[in-house]
Amino acid sequence: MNKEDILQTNIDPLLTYFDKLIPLNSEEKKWVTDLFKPRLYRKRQYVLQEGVVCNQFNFVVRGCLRLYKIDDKGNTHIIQFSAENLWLMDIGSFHQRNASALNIDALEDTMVLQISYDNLISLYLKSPKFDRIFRVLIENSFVSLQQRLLQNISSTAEERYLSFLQTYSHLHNRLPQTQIAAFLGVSPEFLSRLRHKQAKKA
Amino acid sequence: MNKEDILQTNIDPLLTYFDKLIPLNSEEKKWVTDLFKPRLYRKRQYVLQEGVVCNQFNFVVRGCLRLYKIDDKGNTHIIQFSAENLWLMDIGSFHQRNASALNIDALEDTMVLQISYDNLISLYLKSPKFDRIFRVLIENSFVSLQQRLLQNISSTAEERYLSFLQTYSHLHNRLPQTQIAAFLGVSPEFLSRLRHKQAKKA
DNA sequence: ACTACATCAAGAAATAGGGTTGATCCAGAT
DNA sequence: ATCTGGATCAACCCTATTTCTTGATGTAGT
Repeated sequence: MNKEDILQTNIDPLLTYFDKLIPLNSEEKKWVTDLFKPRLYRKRQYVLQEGVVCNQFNFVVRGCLRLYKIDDKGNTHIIQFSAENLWLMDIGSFHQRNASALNIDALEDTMVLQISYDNLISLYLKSPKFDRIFRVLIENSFVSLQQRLLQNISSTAEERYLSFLQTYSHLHNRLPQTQIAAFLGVSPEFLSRLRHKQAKKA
Repeated sequence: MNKEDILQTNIDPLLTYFDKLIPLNSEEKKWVTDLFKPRLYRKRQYVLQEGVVCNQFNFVVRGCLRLYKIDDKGNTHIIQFSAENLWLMDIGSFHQRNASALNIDALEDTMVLQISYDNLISLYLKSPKFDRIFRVLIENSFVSLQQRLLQNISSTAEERYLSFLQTYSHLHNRLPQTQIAAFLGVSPEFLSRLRHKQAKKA
């Protein structure tokens, strides 16, 4: 994909996404078009850095972001990946307006459509339909998160890996295994050995 | 140079730079130390993106930045490189507070000391010495720019390349030729051929 | 003592970035 | 009309970086 393509990104994927949840009229579409701004993040670029307030609600049009925490020992723990048509932000920091303890950065060159806190509030004021849309959207994310938590507390690394393969089969071929390891919560070496074991089985 | 080293950068190069223009007293040095913030940009990371207001005046401590415009056809035209002890910003956007049409990004991992618009204004108010320093600094940049323009309108690509070699001999071994080509305004292939020709001559 | 992991070091393999070359084309100057 | 100063496209090569694997060794909990 060349730079032109990535810069020409329009708002369509987002409108389509909303339309699938709740159909929008043309006025509402115009508001969305005006208030969401496209932005390109390059691979490794920070979208949100620990210590600052998360001020943007991000919709990924193309590419892939990760939300993660760096612990005291310097290890990275990935909370969430977001690729095409998914959302990503630190929702706590965003709504409580306090400094985030999390980081977001780009694993690939990534085009997002982002809306600022103030503009999102103004969107809610324009029509309650957006309250509903964003409620549903957050509910969906919540469900995924809950499943992931359940996986994590109840499964061995191997089981978590197999589950990841099912749930994120599209990302599996796309992300470096170091990132998948940081998502599963194992060392890259151990993931490599799990894969080796799986390959022998098949 | 590893990440730790680059993060330990202190304010000295900037104070030295100012001192050479106009000696600063210790109070003034303290202001500078307080108002300029170090920041690391990783290779390929944006420092300024088209469409946003340039809000930082950047002094490069280590690394190299480029200021460039992407035209309608998607071609990149490099206006300026800035390596150690040079400044870079979109000065029009910075002072008029309007959206920039230009981009700045890092060609190497780059440590800058940057001062925000508001803080620069407050620095000017603290002492007129800073007005003078920044006047001189801009004048110097202006002269370079004028020379470059003159080169551009009056010379063939080969002449521009030779002139680049003289003026930026330190950057010549450091930057990819694609970047030099974008600076000279020729295709990378053509630059490659120019170099081939030069090599045969010598 | 066995399982389920971590850590460190060394290499191998894969990919991306950068450079060169040939072929072909085109616009303006002569 | 053709020569010069370029552009564009495709193919290929080289090298550096990133990613993956493997072996050796260690450790906490059952």
